[in-house]
This record gives sequence, structure tokens and C-alpha cells, in this order.
Amino acid sequence: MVFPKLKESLPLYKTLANALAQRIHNGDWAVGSNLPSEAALCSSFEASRHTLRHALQTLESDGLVLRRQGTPTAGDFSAEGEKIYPKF
Amino acid sequence: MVFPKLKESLPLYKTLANALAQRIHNGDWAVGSNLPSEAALCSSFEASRHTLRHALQTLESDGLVLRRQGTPTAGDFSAEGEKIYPKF
DNA sequence: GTGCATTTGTACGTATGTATA
DNA sequence: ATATACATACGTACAAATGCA
Repeated sequence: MVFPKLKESLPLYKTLANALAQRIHNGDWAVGSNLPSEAALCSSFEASRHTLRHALQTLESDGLVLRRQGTPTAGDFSAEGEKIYPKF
Repeated sequence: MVFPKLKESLPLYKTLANALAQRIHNGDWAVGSNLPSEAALCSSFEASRHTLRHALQTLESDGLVLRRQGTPTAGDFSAEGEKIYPKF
């Protein structure tokens, strides 16, 4: 991990999910509202793909991102409003 | 897998989820409403723990089972009614 | 209450398949 | 067709929570 944990007790995938959620809300990746690829995120955050996907999955179940095989993962800005970071 | 797939195209974890959901609704494991351990289910269905947990996770997100670290996974019969098998 | 066994959770590794552009 | 990107599925090891003797 290349960023400090909010709480030392949180598992890595939740910390990752928090960090990603924050960046999504900040609009850091709103080029075409797409996130970097899983491989790119893995290097950025120095996490395994397994853990990264675990994080993305929680974001998806929260309606924060949209994933579809073959296409980049997109931030779901239609689900904003009450979904305020942090959530974990 | 020790049972026939409903559709040959379905991924293994979904087929597993279907099979587990059916057994839950049938009450096959309603001893104390607990499911066998992951290890037991892995041997029964000849699936890896990874895949089995993937299946259980989908069931959990559907409200069909309750999982808690340290305790056996329980079928959630409070969530029955409209949740009719099959769902995948 | 301590310790052990059981059970689920987390995390990483690797390979291959499938959908999309 | 090739390349890119996400999905599936096998494996390993250790951590953490629970329950019981």
C-alpha cells in the first residue's frame, strides 16, 4: 500500500476500497469517467490483483462502479448523493 | 463437480450457487439450519475453496445465507418467499 | 480463563477463458 | 485477428473469530 490506512485494523481490501471511493468522488479519473485498468491500479497501490478485485467488488455492490468484461471499469456517478465517503 | 450443470455455459461458481440454493430450499441441511463447513462442501462438490466461496458470496448477497467468521454458515430462512430457485 | 480445534476471512500466486474494442 | 481488460478457477499460507473442553 502506498497510502496510510484510516484505521490500522481495517483489512487491506477495505482500505483499498476507501481509497478508490475517495478518488472516484474526487473525480480523479474522470477522463471518460473510466478507472485505470486493474493492472494499473495494482501497480499504483502495490496490491495484488486478487485484493484489488475484492475492493472493486465491494464498490460495485455499493453501486459506486460499473464493471463489464472486456471494457474498463467505470465510476458510477448516477449513484452519488447519499453515498458519502467514508463508508467502511 | 459431482452434479450435472443446468446449462453448459454457466460458470462453475454459479452452477455451485444454484446447487447450494436448491439444497437450502429443500432443507437438506436444516439440522440446525447450518450448512456443512467450506471444507466439507469443497469435497462434496469437488470444487476449490476459492470457487466455493465465490458461490457462497453470491448466495450471501442474495440474502440466502448468513456467514460469520468463526461460526458455520447458516441458511437464512427469513429471506425466503419471493426468492425462488433458480436465480441464475 | 487458558488453550485447542474448528471455521471463516484475508492475501497473494498463477494460468487460462471470455468479452470488447 | 490482435490487443486490451475483466472473469473464472485452480493453488498456498496465515490471520481472526468462535466455541468447547
